[in-house]
Amino acid sequence: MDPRPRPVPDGAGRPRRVGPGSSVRRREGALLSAPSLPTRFDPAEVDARWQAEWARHHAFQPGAPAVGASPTAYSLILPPPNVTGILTMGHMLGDTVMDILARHHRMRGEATLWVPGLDHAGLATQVEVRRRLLKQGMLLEELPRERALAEVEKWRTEHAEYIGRQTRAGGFSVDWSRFRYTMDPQSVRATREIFLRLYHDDLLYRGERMVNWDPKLRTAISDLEVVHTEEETPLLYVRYPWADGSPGGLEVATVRPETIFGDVAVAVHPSDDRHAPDVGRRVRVPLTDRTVPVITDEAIDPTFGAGALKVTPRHDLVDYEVAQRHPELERPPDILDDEARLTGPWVPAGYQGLDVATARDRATAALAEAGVLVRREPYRHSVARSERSDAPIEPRLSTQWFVRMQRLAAPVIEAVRRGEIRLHPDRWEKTFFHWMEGIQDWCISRQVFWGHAIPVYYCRACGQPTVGAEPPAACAHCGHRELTADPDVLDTWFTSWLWPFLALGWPDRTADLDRFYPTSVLVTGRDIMFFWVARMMMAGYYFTGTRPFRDVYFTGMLRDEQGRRMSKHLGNSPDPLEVIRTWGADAMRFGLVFPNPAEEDGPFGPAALEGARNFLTKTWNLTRFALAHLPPGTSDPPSAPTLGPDSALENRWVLSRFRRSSEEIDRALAEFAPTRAATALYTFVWHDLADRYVEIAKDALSGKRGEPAQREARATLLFVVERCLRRLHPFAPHVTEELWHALPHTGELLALAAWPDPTEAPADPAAELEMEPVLEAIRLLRNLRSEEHIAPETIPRAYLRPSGPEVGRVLTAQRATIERLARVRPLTLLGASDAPPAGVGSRVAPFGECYLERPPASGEETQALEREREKLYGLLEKTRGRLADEGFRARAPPAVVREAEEKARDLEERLRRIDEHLKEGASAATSQ
RNA sequence: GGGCCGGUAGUCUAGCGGUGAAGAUGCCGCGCUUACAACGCGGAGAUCGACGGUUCGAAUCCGUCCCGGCCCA
Repeated sequence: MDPRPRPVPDGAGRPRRVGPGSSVRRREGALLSAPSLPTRFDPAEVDARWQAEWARHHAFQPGAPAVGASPTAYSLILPPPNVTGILTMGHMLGDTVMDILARHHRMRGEATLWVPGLDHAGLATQVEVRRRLLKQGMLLEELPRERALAEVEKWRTEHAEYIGRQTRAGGFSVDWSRFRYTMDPQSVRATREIFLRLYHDDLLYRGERMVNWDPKLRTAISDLEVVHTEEETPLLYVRYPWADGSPGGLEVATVRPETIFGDVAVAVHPSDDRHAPDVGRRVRVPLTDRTVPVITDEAIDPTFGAGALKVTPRHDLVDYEVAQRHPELERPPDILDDEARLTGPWVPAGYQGLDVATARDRATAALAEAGVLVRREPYRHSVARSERSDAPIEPRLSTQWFVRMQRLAAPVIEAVRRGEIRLHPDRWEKTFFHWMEGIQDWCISRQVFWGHAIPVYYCRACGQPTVGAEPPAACAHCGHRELTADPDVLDTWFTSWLWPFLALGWPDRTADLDRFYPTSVLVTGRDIMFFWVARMMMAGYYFTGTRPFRDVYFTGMLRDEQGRRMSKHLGNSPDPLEVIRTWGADAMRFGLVFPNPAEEDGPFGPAALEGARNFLTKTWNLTRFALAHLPPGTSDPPSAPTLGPDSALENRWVLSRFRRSSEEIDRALAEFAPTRAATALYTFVWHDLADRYVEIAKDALSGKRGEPAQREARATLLFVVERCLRRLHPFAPHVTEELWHALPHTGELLALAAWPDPTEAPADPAAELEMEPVLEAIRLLRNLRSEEHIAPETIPRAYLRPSGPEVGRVLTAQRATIERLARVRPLTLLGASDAPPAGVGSRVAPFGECYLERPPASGEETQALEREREKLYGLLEKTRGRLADEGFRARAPPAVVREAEEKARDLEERLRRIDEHLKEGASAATSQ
């Protein structure tokens, strides 16, 4: 049933890449007998092949067979990317984290479903289409509606196709058969139904309120689509003359002289003594014939400017609120049109049709000319701009549809407080609560043409709205039969906030909803915490009565090599397809979550990719090595070797290390720390398994220690490598799938194989403890070699003097290992009273001392010893200081005190020995 | 203006009361040692942002300040 691994074409179709340093001398596969894996892995071919295999097996549909199947469901929705653009590395980061979670849970036998989709992003996409048409000399607004829609549709098709290719290339385990689009018929139905429901529950209203108006796109946008930046604008001090003609006037500070035509009052703070006598008088608005009253309001900051504020209710939020509190004030007309040009009965002829900037200049000049411009000073303040068009936002009184948010927010705040939904990392809860507790109503109507139509119809007779999923036959208020559909469309997020249940089939009662809702986890960037995450929670609780997901994981923001945040805006994210083509999907994925934590802002670039690729190559070669040492006649999937008291130390050691790293990986994944899991894998595979275990076990593996030792070593190696491939699979699915198939296995896909149980490998603290002096001795002898410039082909004598009998036993037993790895021979164990031979370099370690035969006359070793003495002496001083402190002895836990005492004794002993060596060295040097 | 997060070797991060601060990358030296030069071995490199406090003990807790980043107004 298992098709033998396809022979991988060696460099087929691609010229072999040979680095400048390497040459044809390199012996490709000289060791390996069988037609086997090449020394490097070629992702281009491997990625595509396994993606096709997964698809062929329907591996990512939750119905697919899973090892150890359990009824537990695990589900997540892919945050549907905007058709506006193409995917960035930021998307890949989120997708990678999701895939790690999804594949991990799938391997654990849970019925796992990951639903992909696409978001129409109405306004944002319309802006892009408009821009493209403009380049072709066409104005979107001037096209017939049919034609305009066709242009948008064309855009959507192109981008959907490209985004699909990008997602597939990453190897993400989404279920494409459940793909969903925010404007498909199902979504249309759901969106209308939600609108109706909110309307009937009185959570939706149409009203005249201050909104953020984008004069370039000519639409209202929500608070969240506005970005505030610090900018310099001159602050003008303008004198409003007294209406009764008395000399002087009231000085008003403003950055917006052009809105003077919309003034209805001048306001001062009620407790401001400077202005108290003026309250109730009238002033004349400069450049006009109108007079307005001086009023008081708590909102006025008496320290700003001269303490008096001009009140322009239709064009400033604070002014609007002031006016609301003063019903006696005149209700002014709008002085700006949709494109922010001055207009209306209150605007003088000379200003009609001017844009804001021009009008501002002209008004400033006119004020100066009229002698009422007292002074101007530079002023830095925060200016609101549209996130989409970058146009300065006009606060504007306008009639729009709003969702009342407070009632929706309350249960969500409660739920997060109770821990019913958890945020990861949890520090984001603070930001989350801050926003939720001050939540504002949500403006959901947009004056654009692409999006979900607002299902409201206005009566031509009485003007009242009738709300309905379908166009009503008659007005619900007066029965009139002529109705006009609302020309606006809904904010895209008004569909997106339904996504967790919409994507599973809502409003129909589907099997998927029953089985997979609420979903398990949501992974997204925190930049849409409010736009989307918070609103999804509100929608979940309100419309389905339950949380939409249990956990939320926020990814960090990637930064480019110059440290700038990667963003669509800057265009500094590479195209993921390009990255995948250069490095392979697995290197991209691993590089995104390692070494920088996926949930923190951090750099992403060639350094991370190279590190990831190198690690995968290491894994590749490690597996090749294991393949060359398969236990004879194995065809079964490997199981944990049974070790006995006679088993080799390194076998016991590596299994124990594997056990610990497995536990750490499982813990990290459960705690939503994918990078910690990746780090544990990286460290174990590279350092413990490849660098230490394999090197130590080579003799046994090759049979030099006899058949039983070989059998045990090979079984151990195969077991550990195979389990590492399983554990690495969620992070690097293609290469692990390829390698796993080359090893003995049952089952058709690693993607559907079981996640290993850490307890398969026995924890063996004794083995880990015993291995320590062995590894340390190897390191110190190598260190001496390097220091003494001993040529690689030279095999000098070496001596170890263990600090005690137990260490002595271990070092004796492991003598051959130390000899081979440190390249020394013979290695002699000295007794406690044996003097070291002359002409050796030495090191003092916790386990004892080691000596290496050396060429004569070298000062470097002495230097190293002196450095060591310095360091140990400092430590000893510190430790003695602590021990001398009465408070420490009295209050620290006894175990800590005892530890310190032991340490002091140990340090004294080691320093004594170092001093001895230095003395010997000195006399040896002089005698030479 | 209000709030949040962070400041640890050249760079990026781990550690978040028990005391020789861990790793990745970069750097230096040696090496094609039969899995791997996309590699191996060894090494150097940090007064843990500053000051004050709590504690027997602080990178870790508290306060103030400085510097970055983000969010909200």
